[in-house]
Amino acid sequence: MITLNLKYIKMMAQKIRVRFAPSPTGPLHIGGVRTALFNYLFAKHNGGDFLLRIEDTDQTRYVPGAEAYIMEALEWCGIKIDEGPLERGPHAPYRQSERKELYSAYAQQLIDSGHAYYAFDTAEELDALRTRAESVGETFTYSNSTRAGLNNSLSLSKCDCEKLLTSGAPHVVRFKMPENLIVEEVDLIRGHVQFNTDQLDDKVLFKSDGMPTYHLANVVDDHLMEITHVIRGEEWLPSVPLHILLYRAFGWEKSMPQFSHLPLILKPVGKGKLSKRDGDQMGFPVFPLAWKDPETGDVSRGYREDGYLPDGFINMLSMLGWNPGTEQEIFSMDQLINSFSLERVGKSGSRFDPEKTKWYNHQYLIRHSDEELAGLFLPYLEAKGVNVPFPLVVRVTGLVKERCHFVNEIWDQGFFFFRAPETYDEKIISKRWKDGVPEMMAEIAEFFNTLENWNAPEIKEPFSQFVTEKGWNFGTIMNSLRLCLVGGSYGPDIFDICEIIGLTETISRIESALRRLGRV
RNA sequence: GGUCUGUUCAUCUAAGGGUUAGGAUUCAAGAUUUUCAUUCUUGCCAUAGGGGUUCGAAUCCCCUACAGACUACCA
Repeated sequence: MITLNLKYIKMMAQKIRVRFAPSPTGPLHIGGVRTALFNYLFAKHNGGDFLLRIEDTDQTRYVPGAEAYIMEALEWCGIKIDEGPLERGPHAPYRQSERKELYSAYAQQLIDSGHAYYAFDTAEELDALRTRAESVGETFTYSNSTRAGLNNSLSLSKCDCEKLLTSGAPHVVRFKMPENLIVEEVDLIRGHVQFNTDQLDDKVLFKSDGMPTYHLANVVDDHLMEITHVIRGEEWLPSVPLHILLYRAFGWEKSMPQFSHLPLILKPVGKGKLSKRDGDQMGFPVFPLAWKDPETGDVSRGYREDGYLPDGFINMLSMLGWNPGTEQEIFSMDQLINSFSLERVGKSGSRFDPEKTKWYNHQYLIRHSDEELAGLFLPYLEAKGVNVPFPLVVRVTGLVKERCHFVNEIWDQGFFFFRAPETYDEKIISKRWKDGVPEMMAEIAEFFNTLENWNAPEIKEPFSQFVTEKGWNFGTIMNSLRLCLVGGSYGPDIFDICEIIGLTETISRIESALRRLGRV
C-alpha cells in the first residue's frame, strides 16, 4: 500500500510539464509558434502538460489584443493548452502581472541570503556610464568589477542604505554574480555548455516599478508551476548561467528544469533572423493570423487569412529544425506527437523557405475532402457575391483543388463555374482566335442546341464525332472553346465545365465571345 | 569589442570513423493532360577553408573564415 503510494507520488513528480511563455507585445511570430509547437509536441509525446503563461511584466510594452491573439493563434494551430489564463489550473494565475505580489518576497529572500542587493543608480546615470565607456571603445557592465564604485547596498554603508530605502528612493534589486565560477549546463539540444561568471553582469531581478524582470519571474514561476523542461529560443542561451545560479540561490537545484535551446529561423535570403519585413517584401506571412496594429492601424497578413491550412502550416513548421530521421514528410499532429523527440532537433538555424510552405499547403489541400475544402471556400465565395447550392461548390472544389496551393485559389481556378469570364487572355486570343474560328464556334453553339442530354460524357462523344466529320483541327477547337468558356487556357476538363454551367450558359458564353472578340 | 552558439546541394535536411554522401523543395528536360495544374521519369547541384589524429574523416581535435544570438530597470 505504502509502496504503491510512493510510486504514485514519484510518477506525479516526474510528470513532464512544459510552458510556452510569450510576452503580449504583439502578434506571435512563426518562430514563436514553432517554440510553442515543440513544447507541445514534447509534452504530449511524454504524456505531459502544456501550459501557457503570459509574461507581461513590462507594462510599457503591453499591447492590447496581443494576448487574445496568442490564444487564438494556438487554437488555430491545434495546440491545446492544459493550463493557462483561460483554462485555469492548480497554479493560477497564469499571467505574471496577476502574480505581481508573489515576486517581491522571493527578491527579498535573495537579498537576505546575500545573493542579491539593492541598487540606487538611476537609468540616466547608467546610460551615461555606458556611453562614456563606448566612447573609449569599452563596454560598461554592472558587475563584480564595477559594483563597488556604484550606488548600491554593497558599496553604501548600512545606515545610508536604510535611509534611502525608508525615504522611498527608487531602486532595483540586482543579482550578485559570483566571481570566477564555471557554470555548466547539459542542454538537451546543444549538449554540454559552460560559462564563466566573470563574463556576466549583475542583472536586474526586480525593477523600480515593483515588477520582476524576466529572469526572476521566469525562474520563480517555472519552479512554482513545477516545470520540468524549459524549451525556448536560442536567444536565451546566454542567460542560462544566471538562471541556474538563481535556482541554486533559492535552493531549488534538485528540481531545476532541463533546458533546451531551439535554433533560430532565418530570413529566406540575406542575413539575420526572419522578420516581419521579409514577409512584406517577399509576399508571404510571418504571422499565423492577420494582425491589425492597434496604434498604426497597419494590417499584417496571416497564414490563416492567406488560405493556408493549419495542419499544413504546422507540418511545415515542425520540419524547421526537426526531422524524424526517416523520409516521411507529411505528418498529422498525432503523428508528430508520436515521432517527436528533442534529440532530433538540429543545432543550426534554418532558413525559412516560403516555397516549401506552399508545397506543404498543396499537399494538405489535395488530402482534405472536397466537402471540407468547400466549407472553407464558402466565405471567399460569399465575398464575391456568389450564392450557389453547396453541392455545386463541393463539386467545383473537387475539380480544381489539385491545381491550387491555397483555398482562395479555388476561386482563381474555378470562378468560371459561377460567373462568365469578363476578360479574355490576349495571348490565347492571338494564338487561337483566327482563320474562321468564330464561324466554327457559332456552328458548335448550334450543334450543342441539338443535343438531347446535357452531361459530360454525352456531350463529349457526339461533339468529337461532329468535329471529326467537319474535319476541324481538335487543338484549335478545344482551345478556342475553352477561351470562350473560361477566358483563358486553364481549368479542368472542358465537358465537365459545359455540364456544370449548363447548356444555356454555354451557348451564351460562346455568343458573348463572338460578340466581344469579333469575327476577325 | 567581449561571451556563447552554429556552418552538408540554391533551400529544408539524412548519414554519430568505412555508402557511388540519401531524401524533399526549387530549377531544367521529357512523358501524361487535345489547355493549365497535377502526376510520372530524368537531370543539375553539397560536406566553408586550412591543418592534424587514423589504414580510413562530413563525422574526432586545432586554427582561420563566415554567420547568428546575447551584451537594457525588454522579453
